[in-house]
Amino acid sequence: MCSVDDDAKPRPQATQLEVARLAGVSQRTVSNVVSGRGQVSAELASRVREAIETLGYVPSHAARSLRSGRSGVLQLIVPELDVPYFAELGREMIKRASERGFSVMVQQTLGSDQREYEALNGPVGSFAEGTVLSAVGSAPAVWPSRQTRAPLVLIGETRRTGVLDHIGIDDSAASKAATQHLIAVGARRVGFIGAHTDGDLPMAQMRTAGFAAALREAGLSLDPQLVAATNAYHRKDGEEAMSRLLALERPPDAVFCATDLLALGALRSAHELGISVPDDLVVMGFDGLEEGQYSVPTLSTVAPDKAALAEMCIERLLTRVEAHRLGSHEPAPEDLTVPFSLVARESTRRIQQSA
Amino acid sequence: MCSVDDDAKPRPQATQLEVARLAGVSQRTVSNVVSGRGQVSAELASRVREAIETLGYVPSHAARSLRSGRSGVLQLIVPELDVPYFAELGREMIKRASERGFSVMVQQTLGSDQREYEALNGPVGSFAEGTVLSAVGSAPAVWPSRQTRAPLVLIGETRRTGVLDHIGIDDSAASKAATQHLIAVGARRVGFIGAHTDGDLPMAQMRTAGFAAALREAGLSLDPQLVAATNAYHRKDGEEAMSRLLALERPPDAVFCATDLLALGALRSAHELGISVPDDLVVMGFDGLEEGQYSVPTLSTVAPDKAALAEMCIERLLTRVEAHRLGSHEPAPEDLTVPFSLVARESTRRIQQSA
DNA sequence: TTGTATGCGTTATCAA
DNA sequence: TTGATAACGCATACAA
Repeated sequence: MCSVDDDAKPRPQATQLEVARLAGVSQRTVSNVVSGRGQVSAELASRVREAIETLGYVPSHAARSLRSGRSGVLQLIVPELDVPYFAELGREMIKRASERGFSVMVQQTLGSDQREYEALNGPVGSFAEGTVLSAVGSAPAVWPSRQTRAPLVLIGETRRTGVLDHIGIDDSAASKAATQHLIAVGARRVGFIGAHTDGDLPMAQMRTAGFAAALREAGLSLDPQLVAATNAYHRKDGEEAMSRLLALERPPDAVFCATDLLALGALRSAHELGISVPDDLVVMGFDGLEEGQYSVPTLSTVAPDKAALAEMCIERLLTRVEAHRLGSHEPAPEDLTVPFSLVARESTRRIQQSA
Repeated sequence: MCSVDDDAKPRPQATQLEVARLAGVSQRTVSNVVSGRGQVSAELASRVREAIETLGYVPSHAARSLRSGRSGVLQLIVPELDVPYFAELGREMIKRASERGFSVMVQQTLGSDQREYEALNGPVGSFAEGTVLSAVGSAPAVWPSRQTRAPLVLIGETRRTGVLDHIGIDDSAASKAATQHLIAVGARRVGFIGAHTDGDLPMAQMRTAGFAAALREAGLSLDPQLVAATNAYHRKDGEEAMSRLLALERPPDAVFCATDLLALGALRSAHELGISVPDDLVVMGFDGLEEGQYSVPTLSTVAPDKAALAEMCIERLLTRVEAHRLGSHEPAPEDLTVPFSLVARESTRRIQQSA
């Protein structure tokens, strides 16, 4: 009658109370052993550990975080995870977070303001102890009643709000440096890929501005025909934009692309049209993707220090989380700048000046 | 005396009880309104909603999941998020999961068995209602006391366990098809990049096996010199391996790479050594990365249907989660196969047979 | 050093 | 329809 019911419903996770009973101690003691906080005699501790083992006890994350107010979870919100820039960033963020004992929920907005809003203000958003947001737009969705919520750090090319932490590189300066590099290698007719079709994408604005500034300072004219707008910032968009530029009566001798992905698409387009990079045309990207080290030709780029960015984000966020938690005074919002480097590769090898 | 203390500690999140008081109803009613479950008169409902609004109430995820046993969180464990294959997969998974009301925690093992174990068996692992694991090794770390835990779906080239769901493509068949394609375009001396240095990486074994089978069936010999082992599967590894193959006295006229990343590195290496792909050498990858559509030359590849894979994973996982939750009988573990397609691009344009 | 008791914010059972 | 009330599993103030 008493068969081994190996197919019984698995009993729900063991609790501290059950462990306590098995070990013949109070639940309090089990809690102490598990969290390693209070003092427990070696004797009892080992009995408890044994009971934990046999019962396969695992602490309930939900109960723990309800009780303690800490979830050990951070939230990372990005537009698209498969855009290499965000994937590389995600890697670093998760790595840093886990080093400090946090797990990371990754949310994808896919360009939707509503999804961004929900991720930020929904239950899981407040479950997270802090959020790193790579905002798409001008981030007005962020605003509502942010004060009372968990800490938030903005990254990327969001307009600075003055009331939220923001960490990123100096986009205008970086774009300017990139453009100056193009000019330095001999470009005279410099184009730009990645102005935004709809106008007010901060990232596009800042990069366009840096580009324009460099031309102005070099005394070069900015031919509006050479500024190609795109809807998005993927390889495909770069490819299309480049083919448009190369179809012009007077095509550019250099192109600065707002992202590496655009540049990679542009390289492909040039190749298909029989234009040699860098001999006929030099090309520069922005993002420092690993992919650009292996393209043919390899891609010159502006490389934000992503590791430093991730490090600073997590650092800043956790500082704020700690303050938030203790109820102590949180630091004033800051605008932190991450260094970038200009990486010159094959795609911008010096243009031979024709006599 | 009674100054506006706009710098007071933000009161901790409002609770249902506070909302109830403000609306002059019981907390139960608030709960009903929030969850949309029980019946509430329109009158009260709107009063409650107003109170929620003014108080900025957001449900406590922790309390909710403690009480209900549901967290609404899925876990995705991958080796490295910045490997495009996993990034693309991650994108699809998160998309599918969020369509079904779940958020996704992304864990990175960075190749460490221990991290894999911890993600799986730690508190956050059991907090998640289900896990999708792309295991690195033979996944023995997975095993301990898995029975009582949350549902788990294995993806990728793990050895089938017979007791866990596994979803993936038929790796051997896919590799065989790829190799056959190389032979079909005229290859006679076919090499392989991506055998694993340490031997027993299931993915490497299966792909090597498919490769070998194709050669055997075609009556071609497999020159062991042409099988290049790598430690990892990144562009760099492919580049190094290819340069070794090309340094051989009798280099291959075709190379099948175990991943697209290896292949992309290999393309780069060939370019640097002045070997033309596909004229001197045809190259085939595996993964169907978007990057391969833009490389020079574009990369032929075996493309698993990642969208279908993600869809099936989430589908299967949620079915199991539901069963697990209801305590009903869970379906028997299955081995589900996702279709793949062979994508022929420039890197395998037909080899001109020399007389 | 260990045990007892309370409450975190919900949901859900039971009455009203 | 709505209101009290009891868990969910854990951490901690307090007592022993």
